Amino acid sequence: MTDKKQVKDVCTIRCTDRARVRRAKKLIYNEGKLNLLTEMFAALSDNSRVKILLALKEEELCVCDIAHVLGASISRVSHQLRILRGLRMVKYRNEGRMAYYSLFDKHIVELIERGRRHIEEER
Amino acid sequence: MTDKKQVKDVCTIRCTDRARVRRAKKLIYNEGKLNLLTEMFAALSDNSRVKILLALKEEELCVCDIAHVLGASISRVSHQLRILRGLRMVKYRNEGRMAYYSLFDKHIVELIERGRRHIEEER
DNA sequence: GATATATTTGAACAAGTGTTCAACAATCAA
DNA sequence: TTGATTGTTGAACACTTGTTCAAATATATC
Repeated sequence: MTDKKQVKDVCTIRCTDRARVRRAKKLIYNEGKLNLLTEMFAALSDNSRVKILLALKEEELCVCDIAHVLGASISRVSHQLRILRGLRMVKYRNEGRMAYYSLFDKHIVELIERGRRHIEEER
Repeated sequence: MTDKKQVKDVCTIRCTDRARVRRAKKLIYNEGKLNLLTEMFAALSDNSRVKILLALKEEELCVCDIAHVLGASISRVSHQLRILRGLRMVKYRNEGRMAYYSLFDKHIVELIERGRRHIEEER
């Protein structure tokens, strides 16, 4: 992805409405905020992860119970939990050799439900 | 020995709180709804695509203007638009050899902004 | 101590994604 | 007609992602 080619490409385009382009540019978030945002959406782009978050909506669950809910292997669930942990979407507490996971906060599930409503209204 | 490990499947897990698992299962959407939902989130998991949607928030843009806004090649933008079109997030009209794209509806940008607020509140 | 249980982790692999480049179709203009 | 412009598409490629299996860690039990 060389800058040179991109610049050359973009700059030879003539059909531009410059004022419109300027206005549109203002609507776009900066790269840092955009990265955080798309990472969050990426976490929600996998069925297993959304299932985990939904399953945790009302009460905490241990890893093996999450596996039961999803019908998935422990290892698979643990890998997904790692990602959700990294994005601070879930937290956990240890009790003996068990790990009990719960939602980091309620907002993520609200976002999921917001998305669901959008889909249901549309089709 | 080998058998035991291989059957270390969901069914051999013993730590289950069955009632909890049952309650959690009820919270999970069916696979079809889940697929639609995660496809939508997947579309929002790429910086370029989110930029395109944000850029279209207030007025339509032709492909080359979108390319200008993003600083990306026409081809790249066109490929991304194809995905957004497939998910009915954008629509377009032809005028001569130009293609003017606009949002399919306002809801998607609202969802993006909802996500942004969530991130901003958190950190 | 040894052994079973609960979870995490790393490596390997297949499948999926985004970008680039080149070719293409369609429209416009001379 | 010819040639330029706008946009779309397909193939190739590198990169990323999710899953599985095996090994490792950590705690409980005997």
